[in-house]
Amino acid sequence: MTDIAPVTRTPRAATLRKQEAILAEAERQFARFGFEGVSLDSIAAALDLSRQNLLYHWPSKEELYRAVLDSVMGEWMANMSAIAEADEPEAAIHTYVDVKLRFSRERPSGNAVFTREIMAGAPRYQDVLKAQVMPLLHADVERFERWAREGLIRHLDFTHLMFLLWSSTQAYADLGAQFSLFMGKPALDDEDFERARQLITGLIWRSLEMPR
Amino acid sequence: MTDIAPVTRTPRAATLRKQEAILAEAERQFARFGFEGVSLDSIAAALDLSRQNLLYHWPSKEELYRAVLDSVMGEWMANMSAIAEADEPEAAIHTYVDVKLRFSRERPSGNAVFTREIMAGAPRYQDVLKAQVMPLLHADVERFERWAREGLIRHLDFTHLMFLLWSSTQAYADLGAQFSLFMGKPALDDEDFERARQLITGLIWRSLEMPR
Amino acid sequence: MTDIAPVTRTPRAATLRKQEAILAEAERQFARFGFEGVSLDSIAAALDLSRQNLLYHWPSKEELYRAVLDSVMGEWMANMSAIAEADEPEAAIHTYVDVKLRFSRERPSGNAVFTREIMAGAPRYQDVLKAQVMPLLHADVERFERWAREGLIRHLDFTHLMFLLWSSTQAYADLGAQFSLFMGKPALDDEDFERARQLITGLIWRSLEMPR
Amino acid sequence: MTDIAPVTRTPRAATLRKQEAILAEAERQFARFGFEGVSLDSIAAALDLSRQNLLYHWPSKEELYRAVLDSVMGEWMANMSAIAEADEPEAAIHTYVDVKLRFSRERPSGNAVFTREIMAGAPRYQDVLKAQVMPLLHADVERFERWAREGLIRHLDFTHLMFLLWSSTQAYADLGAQFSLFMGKPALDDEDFERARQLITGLIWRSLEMPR
DNA sequence: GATGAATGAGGCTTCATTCAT
DNA sequence: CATGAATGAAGCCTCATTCAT
Repeated sequence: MTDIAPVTRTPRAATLRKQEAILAEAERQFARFGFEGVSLDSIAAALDLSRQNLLYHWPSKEELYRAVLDSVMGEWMANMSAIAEADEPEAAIHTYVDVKLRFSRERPSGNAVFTREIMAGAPRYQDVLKAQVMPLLHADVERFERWAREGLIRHLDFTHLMFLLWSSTQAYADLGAQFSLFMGKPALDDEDFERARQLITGLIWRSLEMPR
Repeated sequence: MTDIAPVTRTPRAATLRKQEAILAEAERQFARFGFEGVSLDSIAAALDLSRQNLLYHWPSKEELYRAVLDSVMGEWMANMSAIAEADEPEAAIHTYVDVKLRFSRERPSGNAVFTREIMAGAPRYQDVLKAQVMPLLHADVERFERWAREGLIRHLDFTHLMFLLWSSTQAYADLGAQFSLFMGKPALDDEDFERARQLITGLIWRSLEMPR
Repeated sequence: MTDIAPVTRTPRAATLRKQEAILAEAERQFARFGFEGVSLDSIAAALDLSRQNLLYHWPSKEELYRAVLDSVMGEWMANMSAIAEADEPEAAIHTYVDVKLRFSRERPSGNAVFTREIMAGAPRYQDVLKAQVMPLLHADVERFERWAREGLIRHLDFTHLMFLLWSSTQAYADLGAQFSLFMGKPALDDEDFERARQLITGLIWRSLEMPR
Repeated sequence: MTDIAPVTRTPRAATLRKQEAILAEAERQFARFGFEGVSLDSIAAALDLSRQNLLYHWPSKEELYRAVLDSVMGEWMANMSAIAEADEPEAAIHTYVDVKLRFSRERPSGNAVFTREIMAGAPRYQDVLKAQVMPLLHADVERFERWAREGLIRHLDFTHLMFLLWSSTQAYADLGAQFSLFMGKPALDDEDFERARQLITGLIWRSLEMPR
């Protein structure tokens, strides 16, 4: 049996594919060099497009940048919703670390764009951050506190635990290049992520679990 | 009777003070906006200097940038040497977290300039990073491994432990603005850092200490 | 029984109406911002059309611009011919002022496009101006001079009289916005034009009429 | 006796002369083509300067444009103050026409820049127009009305008389090129202005003077 | 008729740097 | 030491126009 390929691709489809390619390249570059460090020319050149062609698809550099963040945000929120469903602390920690590390592994650039934006004081994405990310984090802290009150886990400073959880997992995206350099590898591999997962989960859970 | 002139400061001294002011402002701005996001004009304006005056003290923007990193690096190495002296694991962890967090508290901008440089793949400071920071880190990992072999601590993946230690502490510099926003404060205060210290130290030590 | 379809308009008619709408909007914008100050986009946007659609009807921006001038010119010449028929000086002055002011009132934008073109040295309409407008003006001056020779009016410098007649009447189109601002009104109304008519006609005729 | 030329010109002086040259050229071009119709490049090229050198002296195109208007305004206000001193109607009319025409003759470009700005709805000079020009005009109308009440002149609609006075005199600047074309001359000369002066003054005064 | 896509040209502005004083 | 003047390079963006559908 053979695949029946669609005979003709509508122009739409080609355009969509192109826009995704642009978003991907933009994400890669913004991740490394930040908003100001990237020129539309360098994105266009990497894709063999003209600079104006980029601006045909987005009205401005800033719009393109926000589109990148929107795209990252979209995938991010989809993943994070999985966490909210965990209804038991140990599973929650595992899921959390797992999801965050997987995101770092699969979309390191997306992660880094976010980190850079936040480091700059979120001059271009404040609104979304406040409206979408912060509430989620607050809910997480709440949940841990409830579990602590219910005696399911020991009481820690869950706010700072969250900070640690976030920063330590996303470092594998943002600082991945230097981590691998440090380990003398060309890039982080599955094993590294697995070790990171075990270490972080282990560390946290050992401090959270109730003494028997 | 003669006027008692105020002890005149040699031009040298005034110049030095000025250069320090420039370095400080440059550090602040590079931290937020990255190398490309900062213009010499904006640094000069913040100090009420002329753009050319800046370039009188450093031959180019890149030199100024490296001078900032050098200055951060200097203080950093001074602090870190204290750690190397700790000859006992629990003290080492405490000192490590302590020193790193204090640095995050006292020189958040310096920290952030570093993080940005590393995220970009260290295009302007690779040499120093490789020659000075990496060896230090390797030595640290070595030390923990020795302690583990000597049965003083449990065996963990010390490389990744280092990653966690670094990322979780320096987040209080790089992401401080968003952390405080999350907690509804204008800025991080002593108490926040104390809590962070306790949480991180506690977490790590509980996983490291040998079961009695 | 069959559906009684609404009398379908031929494509022609719809097209014509559209072209007129385009011309009208172009006239309005060229009047305020001049040839270079207007983009095809801004005209298209005001009409809820695509930029390319405009260029479907005219081959280029300049052609559209000339079409606007042609349209203005057409109406203009139609009006002006009425004047030529006046065969008596007092009626001529009245008609002249009347027609010019009515044009300023009814098609202020058209007037302004002309003025702008002339102020720029008529780079895009020189040919028509020389071939059509100038001869008409010359004829007018001629006519007044004939009447003066015939003793029907006093002798003035009719060339400059024409300049005054033109400039003072068309100011009510070109500078209308500032005139109404000066008078504290949202726009010039019928009364203003009536007063202008009386003043200008009065002024001129008082100087032209023979002493009894 | 010989002129003692200053031995060295301070850089200041050269700079000032240069800025004046820029202003003059900008005025000339803005007069013909309007704000949008002029590029900094074309101004710079006419003066054999680089585009960036222009922007060294003014921070932006708009600032340069406003500087032109400021300069025109300055000379204008200086001239107009002479008028306010006339304390007798006939002299006032003479002075008014005289001053306005002289301005049209001596600074036609400056005049035209103003006219263009006004035709566009004064998007870049509204504030100054409202604050400085309008009050002056109102005062003039007031004065004529007082003279009429005092029986020194006949009563006309002085607002519209002002409109006529302004538009008819400044036409010799704005439309000068076409006027001379109409008369078959390369340019307007002294005689033309003299004739204009006599016609306009004559026309107005004949309608204003009291019957004996 | 109409529109999505693309592009070359040109415009304004920022910026690092140089030079002369 | 410091600054006024100048400039080349590069960046973002607008715009008219073309092409294919």
